[in-house]
Amino acid sequence: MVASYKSSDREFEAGQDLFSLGKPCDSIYNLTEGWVILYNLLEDGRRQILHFALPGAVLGFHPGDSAMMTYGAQALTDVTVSSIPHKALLPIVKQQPEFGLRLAWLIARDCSLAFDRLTSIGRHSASKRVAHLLLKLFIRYRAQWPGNQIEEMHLPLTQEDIGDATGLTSVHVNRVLGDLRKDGIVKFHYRRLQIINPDKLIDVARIDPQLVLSWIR
Amino acid sequence: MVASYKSSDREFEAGQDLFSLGKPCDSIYNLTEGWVILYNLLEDGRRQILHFALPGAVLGFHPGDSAMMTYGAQALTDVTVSSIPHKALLPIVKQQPEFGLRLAWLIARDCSLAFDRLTSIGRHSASKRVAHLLLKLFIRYRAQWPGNQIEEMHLPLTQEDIGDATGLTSVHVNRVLGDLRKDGIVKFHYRRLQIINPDKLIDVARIDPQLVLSWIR
DNA sequence: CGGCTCGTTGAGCTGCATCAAGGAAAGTGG
DNA sequence: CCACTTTCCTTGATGCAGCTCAACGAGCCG
Repeated sequence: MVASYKSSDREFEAGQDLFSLGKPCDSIYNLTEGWVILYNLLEDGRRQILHFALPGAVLGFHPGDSAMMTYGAQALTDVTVSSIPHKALLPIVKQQPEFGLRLAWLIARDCSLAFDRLTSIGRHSASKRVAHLLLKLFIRYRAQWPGNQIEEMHLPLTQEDIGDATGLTSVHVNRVLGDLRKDGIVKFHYRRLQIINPDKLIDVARIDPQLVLSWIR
Repeated sequence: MVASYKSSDREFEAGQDLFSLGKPCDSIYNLTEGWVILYNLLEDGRRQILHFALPGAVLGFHPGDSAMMTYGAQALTDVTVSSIPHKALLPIVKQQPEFGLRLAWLIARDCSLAFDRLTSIGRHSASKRVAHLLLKLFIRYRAQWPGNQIEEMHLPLTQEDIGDATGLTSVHVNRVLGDLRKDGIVKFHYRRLQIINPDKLIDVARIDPQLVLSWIR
């Protein structure tokens, strides 16, 4: 990605934190392999998952002038990243100005995904939230293998993770998944996601089918 | 901001859209005066407010490769912006590489604020959500006049706006605001916000007081 | 004055949380 | 290979925070 700069590769095991809430982080990471979640913890131990990062994502860019991260990042699967120290960013953009724009673009995309989730959590019912999440993850995952027409995937999440992402309890997620299964829309069992009826899923998720098409191709 | 490039100024009246959901937007805007909300509309007419933009914010940077905006932007007050066509961005960063980084930084900040709101909406009770919103807006507003120790401000929102931002109904927002008033924490009446007891507000909003201090100075 | 928009308050209902208990996979150590 | 543990899933009963529906009040504007 950045020819002129030697970015150093690094690996994390599933469950490890790439960086933690309230701690400094001196590099940005470009995720090359695996799944990472960004999350927030409350004092009472509950959690809100903020974002699912897939290969190609940029992580750890400082959101403020303080070097402290306001959220944590945890590897969902084994993960490989290439890291660039923050100090190297300015030299890099001076040599490769497009890099800065590309960075801004990547972050804007994450921001837009966050906005989507805000709408989902703020205004939709439990089943719509879950359907929306599954559909989006499925589409983003599939986008990595263009042309591949799978409707089954390995989704490295527990029902608790889904709850933490949608603002629900794992108990209620379980019931919603049960309904989706009964209605022949989606099966999710032990980290295996099958889309039985994509059209119905799009309908339940309350997403404009036109929009979905535009994502797919 | 960008000396080499003639950015053109533009004004919008309160209530006008700077850009709309599902339509193209060929420029980015740097907000110089006024309040702007970013929002999403559902088919049934309900709304989710995604972000409150204050002077200094950058708006309209494309979140995807399509030139369509996935959310709308509406002026809450009369607004002035300086606009830069998207086509001019590449030439600008070539001449001023730091510009790209600064852009990324601004967008990352908005993203971080969106993450905050996600946590608030996903995991907190109604009173915490409202308190959190008011506190954040107050702090961000006051940050524009450093050193100023006001605890009263003009907040150009209706209770419906607050509901749309927190994922609540305006009816329930009204009750929550009533409670906050009764408890001597905050008064919000006809677009005038008074913070009566900042410490209690921070407590109700479930925000780490340390963190608040770090925002203030 | 009459027609807005916005705020206020009450009554009743419901979607999701909470609490609780048990089942089924998968991992671990002998 | 089998006990044992841990993690995750499943299901039921009960309660409540916030929604819905409804009506009215209060400022504001033409």
